[in-house]
Amino acid sequence: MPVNRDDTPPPHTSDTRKRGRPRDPRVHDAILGAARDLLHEAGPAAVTMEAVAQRAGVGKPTVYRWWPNRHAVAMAALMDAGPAPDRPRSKSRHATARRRPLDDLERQLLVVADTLASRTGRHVTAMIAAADPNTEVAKAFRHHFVLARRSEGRLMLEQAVQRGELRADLQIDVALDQIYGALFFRLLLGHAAVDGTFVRALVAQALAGLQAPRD
Amino acid sequence: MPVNRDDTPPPHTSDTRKRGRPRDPRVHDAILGAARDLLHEAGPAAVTMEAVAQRAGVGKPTVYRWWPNRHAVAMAALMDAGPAPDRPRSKSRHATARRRPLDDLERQLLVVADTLASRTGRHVTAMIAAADPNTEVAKAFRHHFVLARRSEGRLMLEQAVQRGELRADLQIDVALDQIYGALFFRLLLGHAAVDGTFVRALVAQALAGLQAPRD
Amino acid sequence: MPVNRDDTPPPHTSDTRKRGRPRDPRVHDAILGAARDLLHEAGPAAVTMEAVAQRAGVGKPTVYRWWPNRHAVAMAALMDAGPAPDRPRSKSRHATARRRPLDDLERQLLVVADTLASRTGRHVTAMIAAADPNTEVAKAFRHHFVLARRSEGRLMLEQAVQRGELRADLQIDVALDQIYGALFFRLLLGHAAVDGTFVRALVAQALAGLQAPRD
Amino acid sequence: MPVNRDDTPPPHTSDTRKRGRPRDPRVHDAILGAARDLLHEAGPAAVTMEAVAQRAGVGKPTVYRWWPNRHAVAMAALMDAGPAPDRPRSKSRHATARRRPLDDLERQLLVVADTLASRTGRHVTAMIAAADPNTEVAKAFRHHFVLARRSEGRLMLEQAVQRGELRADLQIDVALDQIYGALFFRLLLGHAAVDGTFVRALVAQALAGLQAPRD
DNA sequence: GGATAATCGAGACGGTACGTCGCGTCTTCAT
DNA sequence: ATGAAGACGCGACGTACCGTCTCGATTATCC
Repeated sequence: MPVNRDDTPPPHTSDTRKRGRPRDPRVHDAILGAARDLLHEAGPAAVTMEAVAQRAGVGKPTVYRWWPNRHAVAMAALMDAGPAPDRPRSKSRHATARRRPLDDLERQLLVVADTLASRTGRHVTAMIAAADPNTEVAKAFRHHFVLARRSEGRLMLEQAVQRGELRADLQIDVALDQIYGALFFRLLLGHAAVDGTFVRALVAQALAGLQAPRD
Repeated sequence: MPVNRDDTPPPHTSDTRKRGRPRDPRVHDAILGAARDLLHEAGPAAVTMEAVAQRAGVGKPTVYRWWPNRHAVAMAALMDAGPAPDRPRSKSRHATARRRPLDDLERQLLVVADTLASRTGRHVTAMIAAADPNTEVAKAFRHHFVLARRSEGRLMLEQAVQRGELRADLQIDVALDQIYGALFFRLLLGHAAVDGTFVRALVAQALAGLQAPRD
Repeated sequence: MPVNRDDTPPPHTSDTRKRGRPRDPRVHDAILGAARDLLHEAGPAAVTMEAVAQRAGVGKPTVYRWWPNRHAVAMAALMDAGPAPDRPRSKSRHATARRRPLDDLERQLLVVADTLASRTGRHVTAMIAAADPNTEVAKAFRHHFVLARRSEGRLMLEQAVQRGELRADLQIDVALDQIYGALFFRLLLGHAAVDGTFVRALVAQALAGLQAPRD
Repeated sequence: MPVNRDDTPPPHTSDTRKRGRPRDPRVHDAILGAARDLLHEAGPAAVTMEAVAQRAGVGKPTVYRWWPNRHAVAMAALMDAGPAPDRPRSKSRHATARRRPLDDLERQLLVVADTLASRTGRHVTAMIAAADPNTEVAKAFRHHFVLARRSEGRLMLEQAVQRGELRADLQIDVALDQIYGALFFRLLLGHAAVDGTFVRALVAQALAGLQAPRD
């Protein structure tokens, strides 16, 4: 399930095209496959260029031709592997008497939590935190795994505001960070579980606010 | 401003105590000093055992005698360097007409945000992510820089609940992650600023809740 | 004056041959050259992998790629440096009224003695003693510097026996050790000089025997 | 069976004598014992100061107080262990019809060969060849294990000359090296066995000479 | 009998070298 | 032109011993 084969690394593919041996597409896959395997067999530290190349049955320079360094390969492998939490096609949108606000957001969060709580999830957060934040790959990676989800969330919040379910003066960016940040925080610090119970409590409490009701 | 010299690295302190040449405290300081310097001159990647040893004017094995690897040294250096956001002694604020609930929490968060937004802050998060999370040093580090602040926050929340400012059925752990997590999230993803405005909006919105008022 | 470039280090020459970048012969030479220099500037103890690598302008791993340890490098350097006492081509001495038996052996011994009495000679014996005697390199080394000479000697003795100059029931191996051993013994124990006088006396006395003539 | 406890290391024992704690004789023995054990458990390379000290239950400085380095300790251990080939008390000297000349020398050589052919023997030769030849310890060691035997041999040769068994113009030093050197040579190079057969052939052939009898 | 002094166990310390791993570049041959 | 193979310079890793040092604890003799 490769995500975007064409734009991933378009380095020299510029103009002339078609001279000499055409590149072998299987090479690309073999490399990412090897990286992926190494990743969840022994963690991000094991994704060395040397190991990847050998495992993929590929020369080191070939790997370097397409990715600039180990981080890039690992990230590409992760992004290639699964297209992030599968976008929750909110089918329940149809007609039901709407239960709670942000019902859809909660559903998305459950999926995200599930993904991130896996072994792969640990790797994702670790790599986000460890990589040089200014790299293109890093940006793409962050966007792919987190900010894209957050953008979907923004949409949901905006709609909910329009529906009058959320307060009109809502600071959406802050709200999003309240919610998605809580997930990440637990994941990174590891001080508590990231599960369904937590997600539901999180949404509920964010909605209701901490403050005591004024009765 | 060393924090707690006694418990920093209690490595082989087993039983007999006081046999052989006592360790030279200047060595300890020189090592951490060198690590600290390297850290904010060139980032965590520059905290090499070799560089640390040379800069501290110390043999490599001496460094290894007290810390198991580069991560541990870097973490110790950071922990030793600054005592984390100085605990805001908010007790003197007693009698004034109390303004908003969680006023004290907000003040603490401002300090934390300030610390973490600095260059050092980036290092802290990067190191949390990079180190093996199950190590003792890593646990100590996480606790020192994050969880300790979170614990202080828990105290404030509990008091606020008792004062009736916050709802009685509050899920404190969730609330804490909502707030501290948001800070970390921005820091890690870098999609928006971590400043006073953000902190104030965060506390306010967490308190009030996202939901539209019912009236 | 490299002796035999081909067989010097035949390490992984297994099967496929000729894949990948061929090794740079200059590297090989630079390493042995550096080792040789270090050797007779400061003795065998100075032939450190680190020093060799640095002096050769080469990475340490490159040295290890071709030789397993410091002994091997030093030995290779020595073997590469001088082709051992140049084999005395004694064939041209054919028709002259032959003087004494073992005249040719004596000539060879003089050269050997000369070589071994030099600084290099001390190194040779020291290295023979220091290296693990079962290693391939060690065997090659011993053969190159000592046993090869002894083999040449064996040839001479056999011919002398055939010419009737030496007793027919001669135990050649014992005889060889009597002679070459005496050289080495002096070299190793250092209790007396290893010079021309000694060599001549040695050959003469071995020939004549210690026993008082019977007549 | 310690050899010479008193003169082994008389370092500061100069004048004042007897102030402070007297040295513990058991320490001395423990150190040499440990060294000896290490030596024939794992060879000379295993006789490190650290290992010796620990095994002897002794502080490193204590070892250094009495011996300057690892070589010295190893040699001392070896010399302390056995007093070299027990001097063959030539009891057969009495009245028997004298068999062969150098009968007594042969007997001594058999003992020497036996000793040196053992594992310990290998160590002895290796250490002789490896040690810095100019050191006092090295000289003592060489003398103890080899030159002392050679001196005994000289005595026998001189007596044999006087008895008219050996030629009057014998170059005794050369003769000695012919014989003892052959032993050492085999030991060091390892190209042939050092056993009784060899020793007997050696003595016989040295006596008779290589030369064909003039009929 | 208390001062003095050397010995001893322990182990910290500055070093040097070890042998290994991975990086990212380069060179060669085969396709 | 691509790709597999792998040599290469480099830098850091973590370990083993070196030989020196500084401790506290003994264990004697000397005053």
